[in-house]
Amino acid sequence: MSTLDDFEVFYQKITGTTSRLEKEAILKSYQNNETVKEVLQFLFDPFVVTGISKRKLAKKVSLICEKCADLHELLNYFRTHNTGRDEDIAVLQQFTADLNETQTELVNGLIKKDLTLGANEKTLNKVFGANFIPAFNVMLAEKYMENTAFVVGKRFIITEKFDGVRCMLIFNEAGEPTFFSRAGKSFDDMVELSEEVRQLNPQMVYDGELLLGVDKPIDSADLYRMTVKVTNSDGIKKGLVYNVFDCLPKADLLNGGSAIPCEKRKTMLSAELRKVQLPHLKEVPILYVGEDTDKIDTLCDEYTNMGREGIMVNIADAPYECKRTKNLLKVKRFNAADVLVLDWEEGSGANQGKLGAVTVEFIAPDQKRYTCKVGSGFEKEEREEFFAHPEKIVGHIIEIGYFELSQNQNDDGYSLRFPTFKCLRDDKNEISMH
DNA sequence: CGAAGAGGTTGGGCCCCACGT
DNA sequence: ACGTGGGGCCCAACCTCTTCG
Repeated sequence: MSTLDDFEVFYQKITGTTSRLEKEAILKSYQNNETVKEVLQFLFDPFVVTGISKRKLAKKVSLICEKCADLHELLNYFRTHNTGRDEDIAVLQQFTADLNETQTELVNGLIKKDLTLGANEKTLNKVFGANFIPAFNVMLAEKYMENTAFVVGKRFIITEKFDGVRCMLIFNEAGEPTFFSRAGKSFDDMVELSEEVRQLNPQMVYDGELLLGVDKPIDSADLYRMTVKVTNSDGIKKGLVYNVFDCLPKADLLNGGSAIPCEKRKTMLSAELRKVQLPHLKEVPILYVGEDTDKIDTLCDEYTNMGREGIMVNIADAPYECKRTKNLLKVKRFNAADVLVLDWEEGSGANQGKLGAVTVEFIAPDQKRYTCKVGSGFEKEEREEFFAHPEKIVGHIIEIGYFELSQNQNDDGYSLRFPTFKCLRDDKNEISMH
């Protein structure tokens, strides 16, 4: 049986049930099948990229190229040829040329890396062992507005929420520092910070936010864009300030978290950072410690009005957990607007044959009209309804939520950051940004 | 029966790469 | 040499379904 046939059988089994426990049992039955496991590692390893997605797949190329003998060979080809050249597209199209429709879809899904099984990294690692798929998880916040009761009667710590790039600092055995993104990719050539952090305890790991250092106050949306520009580009990275808000022993992180209470971790962090006093290494200041929940609203307003993203609430006696948790809450204000729907488009994957997103028109501060897309916030029934009857949304006013107006460096107008659908507003007939 | 966990959609904006002019 | 479009990754928000407690 070929690798592909083998994988197809597996795929039919795993997608043949919606039960997660059954999926786990199916995976378990494949624990000695190295062929299928290798395909799964290709599919789910976030460090494997192929340079091929929907558009490239559809591109017409007519190149003579070598033909991969089997799926194993094809996957290995894309492990090293991953920049999306026409030649690489040809290799894929050549491979699927004599396959039936089902197998073609499977292979395309693998190379696009968007094949869904109803099971991914977490379930695979649960069954095959923690290191089967490399995973990197930092502590993430839930929304305060949906968990206000959780805080009542608890001691908590408030800090500012920085709108930058999340970064975890880890030292290897040799004491060399590496800076990791939230998804586990490394930020390389951080020349200034790499030097400064050598003053820190290499047995600890540090969690914080990178923000470009600036002389004068700057609009926070602009600062965010300037920061991402530096962190996401190749080459020497300078001018970044590491705003550290947490730390824990490296040994704890490797075990999935730290039982040391948040308040104690912050005290340790503060003591250490005050000792070293370095230009690009800053402690995130504590704004309040106590049980007064009124402080959450007043401080959030205060920081929002200063043009900042919002605030964070840490439960004081809570551990460091490598997952999204209510022990860390984010508080930020969203805006609402009534906007005009101009157009719509079909979704993909689970949303195939349903509404994917709508294009809406809104009014910017310059009183001109701009468009952006809104695709989050629709319920399944709404996606089905609007797909079947687009006239029920196109040409209508809808209410949306958004975080802020955004601009790009080409300055070609405005857009909206984090736009989400709220509801139809057939009681209105005008665009309004409230 | 509600909370938690896991999976899978969707957005803007930036950089890098490949390709066409 | 330069512009453009696609993919990948930074920021996410939010919905659906299953299992746990």
